[in-house]
Amino acid sequence: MPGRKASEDARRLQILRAAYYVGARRGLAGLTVRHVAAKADLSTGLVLFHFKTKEQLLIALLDFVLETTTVLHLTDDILCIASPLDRLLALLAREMNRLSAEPRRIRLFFDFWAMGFTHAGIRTRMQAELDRYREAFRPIAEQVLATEPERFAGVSAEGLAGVAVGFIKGCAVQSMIDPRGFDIDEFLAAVQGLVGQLAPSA
Amino acid sequence: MPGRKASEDARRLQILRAAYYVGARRGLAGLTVRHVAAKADLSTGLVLFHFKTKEQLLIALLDFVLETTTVLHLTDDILCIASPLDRLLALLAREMNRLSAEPRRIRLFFDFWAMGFTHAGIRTRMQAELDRYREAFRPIAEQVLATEPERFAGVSAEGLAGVAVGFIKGCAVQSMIDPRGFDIDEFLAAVQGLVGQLAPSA
DNA sequence: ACTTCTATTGAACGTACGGTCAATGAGGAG
DNA sequence: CTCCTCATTGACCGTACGTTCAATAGAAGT
Repeated sequence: MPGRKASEDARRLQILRAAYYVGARRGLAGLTVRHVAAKADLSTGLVLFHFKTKEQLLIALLDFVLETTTVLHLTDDILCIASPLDRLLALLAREMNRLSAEPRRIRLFFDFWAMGFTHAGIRTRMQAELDRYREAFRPIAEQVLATEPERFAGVSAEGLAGVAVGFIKGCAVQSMIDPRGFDIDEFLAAVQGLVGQLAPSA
Repeated sequence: MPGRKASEDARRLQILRAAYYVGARRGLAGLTVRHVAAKADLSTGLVLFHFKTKEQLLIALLDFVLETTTVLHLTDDILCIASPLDRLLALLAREMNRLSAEPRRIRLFFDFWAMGFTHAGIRTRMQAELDRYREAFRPIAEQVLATEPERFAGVSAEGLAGVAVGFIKGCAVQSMIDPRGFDIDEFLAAVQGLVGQLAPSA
């Protein structure tokens, strides 16, 4: 029945949550205005009243996913690790565990990422997000470089941070397609073996 | 005009090539039977005459992409590298360069991979392909483990191979969304710094 | 109480899709 | 030459989609 109202923000959030549910369940290919409206118990017209276009709904959903994804945060238990290299490893471990714990969100993330190949607006936002994520790794990367400059000759902090992000994304790629066959602990043990315990603290 | 005929294999290949073109250009979301038919200069009915269903066309296209993707091949210039660890690094370097050289194919690969989240048949095929790729890395991984067993305690050859594959995929993820900001050489230099020149040959 | 405003509805429109099928004509077999 | 096979066509069907819009009813102001 028309006339029932709700605050703009509340409605948008309600719709975005429904869109998130539909997108996580059926993928972006199965995300239609009708499905979102049905999941939110609203009419199809209302969805397009608040988000003028499906494209704008998609972009709003992407922003919603990126905003509500826990940003890389340096907790005390990681900051108190003496060796920068071990600190980087601990950070890698926590991020991998975090990603594996939210498979639906990561699935949506990669779905958007694939859509970014075609859709310029989405691609730009994904680029910005990956840049942001890489920048969050930079402080620790700089500390690693400062500790062992001769070992990383010619490597910038951005480059090292990029490698760390690449590790994590690669881990996500594999855990997403084969969740059961992917053992985080063994993955980390192999990484640790590759990196080696060269920390000067030893 | 009806009646014009061609061999079954030739037509299928012609259609698959058109499908590859359309998929690489517009993404799987924009790959329609009509577009494929138009690109192949055929009627829409003929496409569905040779591939009974769009789904079967998609699966055939996936197999086509996977088959025509150069399988990991161990060339002499890599096999003659003395240190197994350096050999693994060289292999990583070559694979990253290869992937960066074929962005359209990798884009399609990841598009299929994202579709695998929803589509069981595609997911199974992608899993098999990733397994195959990982297995190709196993011989070198075993050599690395045999050379420095104490360094990789608790790590299996599969696990180490998985890290290598994950690394490459992560590299692809980043280079795909930001081709210009991704410097392979610096990436590899950082990896080499992390891995270190611990080879016993030194 | 009355008007104004606007969030909300559901039907409707045009489009594009996957899939079907009767008609057709080239090519090989007899 | 004739006939039969079947690859090929293009119109056609039903469906689902994104989007539009006149109608409606609750909230708010006077």
